[in-house]
Amino acid sequence: MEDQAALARDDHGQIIFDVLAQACPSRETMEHITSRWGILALIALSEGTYRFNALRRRVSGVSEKMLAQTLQALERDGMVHREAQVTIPPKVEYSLTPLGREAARHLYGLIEWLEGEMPSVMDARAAHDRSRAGA
Amino acid sequence: MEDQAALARDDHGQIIFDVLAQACPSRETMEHITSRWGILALIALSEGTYRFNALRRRVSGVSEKMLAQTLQALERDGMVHREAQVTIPPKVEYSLTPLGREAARHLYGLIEWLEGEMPSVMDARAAHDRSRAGA
DNA sequence: CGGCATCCTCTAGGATACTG
DNA sequence: CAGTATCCTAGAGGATGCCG
Repeated sequence: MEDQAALARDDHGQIIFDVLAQACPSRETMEHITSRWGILALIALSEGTYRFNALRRRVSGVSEKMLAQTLQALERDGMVHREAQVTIPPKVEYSLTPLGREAARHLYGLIEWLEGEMPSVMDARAAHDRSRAGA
Repeated sequence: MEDQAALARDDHGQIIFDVLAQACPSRETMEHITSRWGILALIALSEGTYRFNALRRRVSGVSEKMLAQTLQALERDGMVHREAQVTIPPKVEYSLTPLGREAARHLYGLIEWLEGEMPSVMDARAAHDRSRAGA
């Protein structure tokens, strides 16, 4: 297994080792963008600018609290831009920063691939469940 | 906002809409592979075959329970191949299926990009915290 | 409208002990 | 070694109410 670790470093560089170590600072950001609502917020915002409640309607199933929380984390990480007009009623617009657009692009590729492979996934599940039932 | 949704569909096709809807069957698989331990297990296994405890040591911080649970979900989704020898002591080897290798490749791209952008993220955080403190 | 704050629930996830 | 089963806690996440 030492060989495998060494091989991995040769193939891919240092990155793999970093991520698998727990003190890695990127784990936190990674979890922000790959969290349940983080992914969906980024994908939704890749469509364009949204106001808070419009975004909430777009990302179906998200609660007010979780959306606010998610957006704050993404804003702090520099993925989301928040533009607030202090009027009555208030108007707050959310959009992606260049960094956020890159993140969304990566996530988009993953989703697109997965959607295409879902038939394979469903087949694998059926086969798996069948062999379990048969045993 | 209707225009934005329509625009998104034109640009990217049906996929965005599917994912943002909650009944979407791919959300579940998506969460398996982008979950905290799902990502790390896939990345680790992209290095090669691992036995259970070796994998657990490789993915630092994962508990026995969560690793077993994660691997079962990924196996059922057809991402991970499990090869068990019924000997004493038992020997179980885990590796990626072609599907799993593709998933790992996408995740790897995301991680690699994020690692490279971490300085920007840290800067954004510092700026954000500073403006909050100043206000 | 866009939020905090509060309360409550439920599950992800860790620790421990046991089994084949 | 590779799990399963049990117990328990911490945090995710929803519902509600209030404020600028």
